[in-house]
Amino acid sequence: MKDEFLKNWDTQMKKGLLPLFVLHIIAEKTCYGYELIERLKEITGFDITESTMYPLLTRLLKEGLLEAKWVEQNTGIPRKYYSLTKDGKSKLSEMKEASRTIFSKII
Amino acid sequence: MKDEFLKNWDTQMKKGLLPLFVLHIIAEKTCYGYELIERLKEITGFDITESTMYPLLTRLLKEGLLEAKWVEQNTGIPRKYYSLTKDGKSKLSEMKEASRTIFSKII
DNA sequence: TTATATACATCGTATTACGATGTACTATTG
DNA sequence: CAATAGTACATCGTAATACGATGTATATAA
Repeated sequence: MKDEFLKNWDTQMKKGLLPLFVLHIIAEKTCYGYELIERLKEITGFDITESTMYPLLTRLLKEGLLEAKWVEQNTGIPRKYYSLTKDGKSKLSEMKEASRTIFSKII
Repeated sequence: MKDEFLKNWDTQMKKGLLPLFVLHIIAEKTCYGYELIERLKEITGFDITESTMYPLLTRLLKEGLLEAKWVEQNTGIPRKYYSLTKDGKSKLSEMKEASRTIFSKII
């Protein structure tokens, strides 16, 4: 028996939190998409699929907050590694600051 | 010169935060819609319009987290006052707890 | 009279998470 | 050897929701 309201609320929360967490994780260490899905799960508990992560990364790339480069593997499929641009770092700071401010109102 | 990315991020953050803040404010004191818009602005800085607030209140009503009653005024238009149901109080607690947990990961 | 504030409400649009689905390579296991 | 699961990328259609625009009605101030 799932609670439909809270389930939906979680989904809506992610719309704001995902970009923040993804930038935060990449800021610590350059990552590729599939890895990000796992690290995000580990760190935040968010269980998102590829159909959420890849469009998000593409968006952040287009916005100029991320840059990517393909890295061939000795074996297996090449990986697309993402890192923060200068603008990405600056935006991440602003987002964290805004989050701190907002959450101090209620928590 | 507005930053389109941060402006859009704010909007997406609201999709999760608004229900939380609205329930939080109503929990402190029974409120009507127009009043909520002002109190929300005061407390959180969120500048939302009627086209955001009224559908949100209708939703929370339908979900059973809020209940409402019309109150006639000596002068002017009647006000629809909202208060938390038992389920609303319980959901609000869960949402605050979830928020604390999530934000502790990053802030 | 006109404008502004109060107080309710709805409609169409844009954004975005998610389920479903697809492609391709590697490793395991029966 | 064949089948399954895991890694790694990607796209499409749908549903949820903030927001601009707009509408109705009353009260007050310029």
